[in-house]
Amino acid sequence: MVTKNSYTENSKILVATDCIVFGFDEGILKLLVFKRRIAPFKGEWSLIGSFVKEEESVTEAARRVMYQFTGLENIFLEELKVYSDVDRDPGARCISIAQYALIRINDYDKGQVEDHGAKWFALDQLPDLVLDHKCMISDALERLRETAIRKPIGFELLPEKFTIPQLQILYESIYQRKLDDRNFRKKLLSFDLLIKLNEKDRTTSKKGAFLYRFDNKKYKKLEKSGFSFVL
Amino acid sequence: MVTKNSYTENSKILVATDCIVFGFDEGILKLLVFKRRIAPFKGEWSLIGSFVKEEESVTEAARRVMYQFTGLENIFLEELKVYSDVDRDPGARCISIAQYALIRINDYDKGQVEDHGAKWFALDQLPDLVLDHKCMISDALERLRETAIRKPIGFELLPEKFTIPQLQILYESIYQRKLDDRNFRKKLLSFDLLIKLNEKDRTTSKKGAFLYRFDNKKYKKLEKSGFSFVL
DNA sequence: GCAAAAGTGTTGAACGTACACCCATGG
DNA sequence: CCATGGGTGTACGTTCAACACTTTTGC
Repeated sequence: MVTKNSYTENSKILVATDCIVFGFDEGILKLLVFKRRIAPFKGEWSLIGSFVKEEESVTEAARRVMYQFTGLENIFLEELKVYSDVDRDPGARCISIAQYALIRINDYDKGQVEDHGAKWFALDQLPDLVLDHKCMISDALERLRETAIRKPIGFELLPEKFTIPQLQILYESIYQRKLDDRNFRKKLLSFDLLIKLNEKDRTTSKKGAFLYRFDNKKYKKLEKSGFSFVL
Repeated sequence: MVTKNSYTENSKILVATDCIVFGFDEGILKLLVFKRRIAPFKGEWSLIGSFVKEEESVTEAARRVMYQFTGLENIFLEELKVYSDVDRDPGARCISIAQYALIRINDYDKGQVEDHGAKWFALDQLPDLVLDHKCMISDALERLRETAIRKPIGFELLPEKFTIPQLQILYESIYQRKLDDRNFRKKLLSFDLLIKLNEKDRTTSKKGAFLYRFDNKKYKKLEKSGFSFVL
């Protein structure tokens, strides 16, 4: 804030936010995209997003967008990166602050999402996307991979109650490689952050797998005292 | 980019960038700040920064600012975070994209910096700063700590030729704790990324310490094949 | 009774951590 | 000759990675 000698209208710029929304459904990591409603590129696939309004912060704008499309509040949402190349958008000079979100897909939300013209795509089946959105997605995926080993964010993509094999499949689809089931379970349980329930999920096997909940309160306490979750 | 039905002038916003500039001088980690030249808060201490112009990206704006104040180009500069609270700046609605920079302080640059009204402060002797700049600094320091264990960015703060004890003192001042010199040296040399020179630095001891250079080319190659530098 | 997924332990290798002494030299 | 910082090695504990079999139950 130095070179200009006063606040000036001259340098006002359009500011948008775009959300890279990850969901995990039927053992597959998916992304939410929709058909763009404004020119240029009207009708093409785009990330969900909005211009940032005068009276809201960037985070508020992103949460507003997420609410409009999914009906969800209090979701995991984190800033990814600013995209500000001068000619990234042929429609106008516009910078975009990309944010990535992790949500729990369930059937109710799925309906609502599709009512809003949005659609879930598996990562390897994404259509072409407008502007630099493909680039945002690959940056977001990289960030997700970096973060998911160091912070317990995987749980944001699963239902409150989940089984250990489910969680393992999620991590396998984030990192695109098989993990050893004994080592995965051992490491995970060693944190002592999962609460084992007296319920089993029998949708994927006859034996059934025990359901667990993530003990977020305990994690927050441990985190403050320097503990780090590393899978 | 969904809820507006056209690109509109209404949501244009002032966009600034502020730079958190770290330097390492006389064994002390320092930050570059300057006296703000515009109202409100004219004359108070501030990070260096500028509004982002219509015809430049945010990164270009930050590099322009860095060049103006230090005369340096090709420095380490990375996006930190967007600060966009609606009332973060009483002068106007303005979002700021904070970036942190690591530079090699040398005596020539020191002069130039001070000619521009900027000043280096040790981290624990920072004056009060305008707006949310204190907050940017503490976020930047946290980021520096996270990054310096996983990426070889410490070298950005040292001269091309440096000794291992110098590097250790740098890491000790970033993390604010003593490190074991044998373990530090062993780990560091195990990467085989330092080139030992046939020169010694005798400014800090009679015996003298060998100078090294960081082999950045080799690092870039290793990085591509999945190697990770973890101190 | 069998197919299909859930759950369980051990061992060797690699790595991290703690720790104490000799070396080279300028004054 | 001595004070000062530079440089070196070992032993122990922890963690990681690789690996195969038993359990449960719906069909």
